[in-house]
Amino acid sequence: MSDAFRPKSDFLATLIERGFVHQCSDFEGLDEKARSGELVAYVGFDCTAPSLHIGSLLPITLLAWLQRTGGKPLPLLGGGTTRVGDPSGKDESRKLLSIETIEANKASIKTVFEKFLSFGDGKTDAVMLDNAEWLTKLNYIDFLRDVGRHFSVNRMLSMDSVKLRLEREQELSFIEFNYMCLQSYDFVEIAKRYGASLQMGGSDQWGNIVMGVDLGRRLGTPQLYALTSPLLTTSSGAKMGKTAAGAIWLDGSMLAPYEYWQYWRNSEDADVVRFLKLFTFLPLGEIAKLAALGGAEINEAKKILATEATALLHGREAAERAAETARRTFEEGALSLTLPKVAVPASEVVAGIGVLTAFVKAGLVASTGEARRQIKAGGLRVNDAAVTDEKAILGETDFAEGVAKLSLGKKKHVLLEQVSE
RNA sequence: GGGGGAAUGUCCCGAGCGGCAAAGGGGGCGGACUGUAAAUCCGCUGGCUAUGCCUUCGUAGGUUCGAGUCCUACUUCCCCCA
Repeated sequence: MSDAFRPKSDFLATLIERGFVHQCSDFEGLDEKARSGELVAYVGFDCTAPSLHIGSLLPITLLAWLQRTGGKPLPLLGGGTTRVGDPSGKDESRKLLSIETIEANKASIKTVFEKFLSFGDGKTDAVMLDNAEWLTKLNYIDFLRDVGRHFSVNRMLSMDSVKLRLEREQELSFIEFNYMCLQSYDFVEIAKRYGASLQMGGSDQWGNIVMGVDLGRRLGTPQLYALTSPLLTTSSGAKMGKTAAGAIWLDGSMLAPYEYWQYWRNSEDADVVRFLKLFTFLPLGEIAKLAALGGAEINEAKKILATEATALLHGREAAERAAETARRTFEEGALSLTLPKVAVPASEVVAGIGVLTAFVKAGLVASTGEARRQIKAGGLRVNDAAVTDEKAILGETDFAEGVAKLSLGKKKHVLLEQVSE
């Protein structure tokens, strides 16, 4: 990033201050555009899974800031491009998904954006796009004549995403190679249809985005811009959004708000300030105060991070509830009935459930074998009492108030809830 | 078209004289220490109705008391020659 550059627009000033910017094709030009109040920008999202995960949060937040600073955000679902597969940053070819799967994913992903953006017909209202709309209608010959002639294979071969695969002598199929052409074409198409002049994305998208900027110039669109956010890792270098339990999904039905809250609560010390700037809308002044906290006090900042981040995604109420559940569970050591629950028929309780099975049912362990191992390691507890006998049976006495609290380690708790069938 | 390699525990990388549930990492999980942190140390890291049984080493056959290991065919990937 250029040191001499002083942003005059709220949009760029905010993004830079908060650490969202990795690269930009033209800071001055984009700044000017943003100041004019006519900035329309889009970010593309893959539809490879039924929910986006934390990795997509940064680009979503970019769109949200754009809207808050007077721009018009266009989230784009890659209904068309997902059928092709992006090679960027991947070592191996991605499996092709069926069209039905993509459509289903698309429907389920859409809902996330409504949490962060306000949609409508107004000037700064967000509009949801889907590139299937124009990509699937493309005619191959026309595309080659009109667009294909502007792509230099020499240049594409020199792009990092391609070069890497070639250097490692890994397969790069023709359709993956075409992905970037389609993405470039998207940019131009969206510029024409919706007046977008900026495409944002993660730093791995830089090459693809800049190619779109170029294509726009050749096809005579107004000046286009590229802006990328840094690839996020935790301070210890781990990629964000992956845990053993799986990805940190944004969809509440795939990851409960309480678990989402916990994810942020467990951030490393060194990440807290950075995350507050990126994943909450708290004013920088307030974040600075939290940054001053040292030692164990930083836990307060983590709670605020967790609650604010959760509130953005799942709503204030759910966030407060998660915070309260955590407070009761961790700080009071009390049984909180709002922990994640798994239902068990009363008849099974009366008959007695083996501990091993119970933990598998609760989803805390993957198999009875793992349950056995965890018992040996001292990692399982029922109602806060360590499980020592793998043959133990949970019966009615363990279900005080109809629930039994099962814990794995110190942080993961699930309630088995007795229900009459 | 010809010749030569390679595919290992469904997270990844990677050893593996014919007796192998298979070395070693990384990652992950649990324990100790802490602050629901990091670092460090320790343990675990196929499944099950479990002193036993079942399923794993690209796919399918074969040799053998016994195959990840040997043979054959096939699939995929890589290298060299054309």
